[in-house]
Amino acid sequence: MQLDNRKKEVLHAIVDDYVSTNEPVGSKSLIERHSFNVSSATLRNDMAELEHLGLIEKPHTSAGRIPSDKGYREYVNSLMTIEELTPKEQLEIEKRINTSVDEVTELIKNATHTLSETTGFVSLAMSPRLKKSFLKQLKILMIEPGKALVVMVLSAGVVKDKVVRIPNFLNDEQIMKISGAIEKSLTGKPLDEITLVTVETAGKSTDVPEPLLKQVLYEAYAAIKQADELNIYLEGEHRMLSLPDFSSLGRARDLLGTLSDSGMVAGYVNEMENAARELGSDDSYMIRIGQEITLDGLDDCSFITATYNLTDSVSGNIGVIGPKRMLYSKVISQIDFVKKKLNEEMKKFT
Amino acid sequence: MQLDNRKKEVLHAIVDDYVSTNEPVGSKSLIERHSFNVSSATLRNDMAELEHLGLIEKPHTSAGRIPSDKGYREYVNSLMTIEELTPKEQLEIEKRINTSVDEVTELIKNATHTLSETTGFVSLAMSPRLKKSFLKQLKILMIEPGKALVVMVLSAGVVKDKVVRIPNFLNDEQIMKISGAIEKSLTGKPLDEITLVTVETAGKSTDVPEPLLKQVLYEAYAAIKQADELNIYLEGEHRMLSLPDFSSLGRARDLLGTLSDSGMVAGYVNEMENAARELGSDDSYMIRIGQEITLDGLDDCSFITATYNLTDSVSGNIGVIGPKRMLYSKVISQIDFVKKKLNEEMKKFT
DNA sequence: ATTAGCACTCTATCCTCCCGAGTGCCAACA
DNA sequence: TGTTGGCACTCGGGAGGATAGAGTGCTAAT
Repeated sequence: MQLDNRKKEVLHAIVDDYVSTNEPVGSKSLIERHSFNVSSATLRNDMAELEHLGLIEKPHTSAGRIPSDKGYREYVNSLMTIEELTPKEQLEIEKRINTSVDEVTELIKNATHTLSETTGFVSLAMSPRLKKSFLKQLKILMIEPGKALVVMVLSAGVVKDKVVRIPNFLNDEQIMKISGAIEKSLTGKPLDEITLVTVETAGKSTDVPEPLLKQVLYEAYAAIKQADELNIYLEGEHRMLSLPDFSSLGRARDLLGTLSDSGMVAGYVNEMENAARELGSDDSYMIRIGQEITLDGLDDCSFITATYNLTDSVSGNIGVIGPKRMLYSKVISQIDFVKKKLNEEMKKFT
Repeated sequence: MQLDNRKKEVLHAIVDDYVSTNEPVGSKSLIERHSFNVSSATLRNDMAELEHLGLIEKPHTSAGRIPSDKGYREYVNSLMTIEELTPKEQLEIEKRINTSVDEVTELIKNATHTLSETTGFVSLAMSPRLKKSFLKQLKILMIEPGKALVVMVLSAGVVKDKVVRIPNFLNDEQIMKISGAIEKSLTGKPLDEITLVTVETAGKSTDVPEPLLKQVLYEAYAAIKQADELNIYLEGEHRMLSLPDFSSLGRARDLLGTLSDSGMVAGYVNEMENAARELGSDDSYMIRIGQEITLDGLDDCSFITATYNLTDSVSGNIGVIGPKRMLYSKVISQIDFVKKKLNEEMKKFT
């Protein structure tokens, strides 16, 4: 994007003003609020140019300008400067996240909650992608005839379990044997390398009769597969209703309707993550603005996520969905700080 | 409430019409839609009477009448007749609930989801109240030095677990001893009879040194206490935005704001449950209308819940929050049917 | 390249007017 | 005593119209 300095400043100013006032900004008010050493007529020329480039647009002929998606994009990519949070703000976030919890999941939920409260927007987090973590323990406990609990401890310090159905006449001892065999041969294997065949091979060493054995192995396999399924935590949807950007009931309904399908949102976050990886992006955050988001009803939103790390190979995402008319520099630094604290806390679990 | 037959019919008709049209209903349109064999002037007299009794009210002088909370209450208590669902509707619900799941929790979530979809309102369920269930198994598994997993199997077929911190130098064998001792002496005890003292007494029989022992016992106790904590599942909040009753953004915001605090809603459901028990109510459902609900922002809502039973002594609630302008007879029978199916499915887990 | 000036545009707001559905009340009636 | 037709009155909501004000694009001068 070829923009001379003043045009950059004008775009910057338009975004800033529009974000803070929620009113289309005109050449005159631009002069009033900022110290451009030129006349409003000059700015009008610049603005016409910026409009021509598709960076700003007019809601209607005789109104001021508002940034277009492309304008926000330019702002985010090249114009804004991210400022650190004040010590006070940092403290506030630290206090909320540091509540002692026993499980990583709780920690992530905490962070999500904190993020929604500090930004005032919808926050979300994905559970850690556990495909690359490996099995440290696997135990099958008899619960009652026909029912057992598969407990798995993963390298990332995560514990998963699943109730499974097993043949009625299997006894404690047989289950222990199977459990031991699986654990022995799968310990240390990354989850994404464990297949049904791997599990069945592992079970062969036991003397449990074939058909019974097979069912248990299958259930154990299913439990392992379920362990790396992704969850999403969404919070603060109702906050969107307080924003002037969604004061039209129709927009608000579409937005919350889409957000209510958490599976769909999770899928989209995954897509973003994968796209970023393919591009080899080294940004510490990902951002999608307005129409760039392919989810229904999020045209007026921006979607910002960062990646947290539970271990070197196990990570997840945390971020917010807010109006695209947001204070990007602030929100990004909030997300970034929450992520940083989250990473620090996570070290305690691994 | 002393009402002659025609006045009852008038109130009935007003509620019906208002529910279906969302317009204040006047004497004239009442005559048109129903076969009262009297003139509109007569109905006007009746309506004045009903208003005097506080059963209906006018939004403003020259408008028709709408039912007051008291009017809905009278309608629900004495006027409406609950009709069975059609076989088709029943089938639809059965189909959705019958998806095979391995855990009671999943089943409850399913039912909640179904209820929100069939009613089009917010649905909710409380997790089973497990205070009266008893411990069938308790195992403590070492995860890694300093960390263990307490797994509990309860009489209601529910499995609960919790990661706890334990002293670093405790070894597998010691944990097994403690685990065995607790299990041996607490098996068969209802959760609400287990206290810290009970657990500590149980642990005394082991030869594990005092201070180490004590911490593990405390953590085990905490895990047991956490097992009977209540959860609430809320779903379909966004559906409220599609209802004309919440077309004012302010109302919608207040409503969703309150619903976002699920702990508060859970507390309220508990209150309702306790109140119903104290009254020895034998209704199969509980209902609160408008201002009867003490939660902020629910003035225009009705809250209907039924009680499901996991076992004789373990139960929970399931129900909906909808606009008070709802088809009560229909919604109640939907809840009732979902509850019935839920009870049937639950039998398979116990 | 910048600026002052000007005619033009469009929305948002406020007023006013008026329709119509609905009411309460009264007098007459069975 | 309960029911009815008639009538004057009320009030919200929608339609129409005028106006202010912020903003624009264009032109001609600097």
